[in-house]
Amino acid sequence: MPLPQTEMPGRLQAHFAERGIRMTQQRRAILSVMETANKHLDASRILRKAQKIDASVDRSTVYRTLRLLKRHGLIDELDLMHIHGEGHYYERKLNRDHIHMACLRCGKIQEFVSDIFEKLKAQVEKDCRFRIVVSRLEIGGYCTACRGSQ
Amino acid sequence: MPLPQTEMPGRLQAHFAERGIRMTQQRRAILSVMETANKHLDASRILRKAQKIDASVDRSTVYRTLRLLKRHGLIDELDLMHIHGEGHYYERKLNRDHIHMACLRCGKIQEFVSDIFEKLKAQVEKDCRFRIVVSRLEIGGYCTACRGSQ
DNA sequence: AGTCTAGTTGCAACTCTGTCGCATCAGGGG
DNA sequence: CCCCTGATGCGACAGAGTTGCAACTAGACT
Repeated sequence: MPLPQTEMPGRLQAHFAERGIRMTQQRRAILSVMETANKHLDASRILRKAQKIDASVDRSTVYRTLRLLKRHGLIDELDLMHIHGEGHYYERKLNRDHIHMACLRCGKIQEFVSDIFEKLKAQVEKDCRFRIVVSRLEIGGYCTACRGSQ
Repeated sequence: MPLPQTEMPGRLQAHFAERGIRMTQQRRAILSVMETANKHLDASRILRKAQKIDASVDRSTVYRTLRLLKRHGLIDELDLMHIHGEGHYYERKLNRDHIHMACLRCGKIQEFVSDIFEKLKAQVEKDCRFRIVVSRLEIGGYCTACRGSQ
């Protein structure tokens, strides 16, 4: 029975190879989900999507793999202001950090890249003599559409 | 038996009175804990401290009161990069938002106030036409002391 | 290709955080 | 001082995430 290995190697898999991290069926499935995600996924959604690729994937393997990815700085963990429950959301770390804005009314998530954010981080590194590894700016409020009707 | 009502009215209690929110024994205890906290407390620590003032305070009352305070914008909810577990930390909302920096090595939490942060929020409000209600900037990394030995 | 071993997995049980329904209780306006 | 509405304690529950362990497997070395 042929297994679906159609996905291109991808950044995450390449990182794993570079760093000599063992690649497994299950990790391949989870990484592929993370690679191709077009919105913010929580652990249970990642599990469901990964199980469509490899039905044997277990909940705990998802958590273990997410922890691994986080430790290697390959994904960011988000709360999205806990608009939907207490869990976390994950996304591939991209070149530039971005701000997440969550609408408290409609729940929509917007992203925003800003030079001022970069300047702010530079200020923290300099003024506080603090080496930044990961940063997360989340904003809750009302988006353009919901502002009128609020 | 005289109950400990020694604490001064305090900001939070004043806010409750202004807005006509009913004041109870238990809420008085919890508010007093929040008023006098000198570091970030999580729900279970708030419970324990509140029970020292009024032993009848229940876990669910703490959660309900924290939710109430949050809804009224009187406290901020923090994750502190989940350095210690998955729960949340709470602090009185002060005049100015501040950044929280968590050291991934020693766990120390630093705070930082920055004009650039204010400028960044202004930019988001203007450029994204987004009405900010609450914002949270958390940074994980290495503090001055731990940077050397890392 | 075959062997070996350290690293990985599935499973089930568990912890921890937070929520809820409901009967009872009490704050504070009259 | 009474009363009503909202708040509380309690216990049960839900969901997120972790862990111990036996079984399995990726991939390095023959």
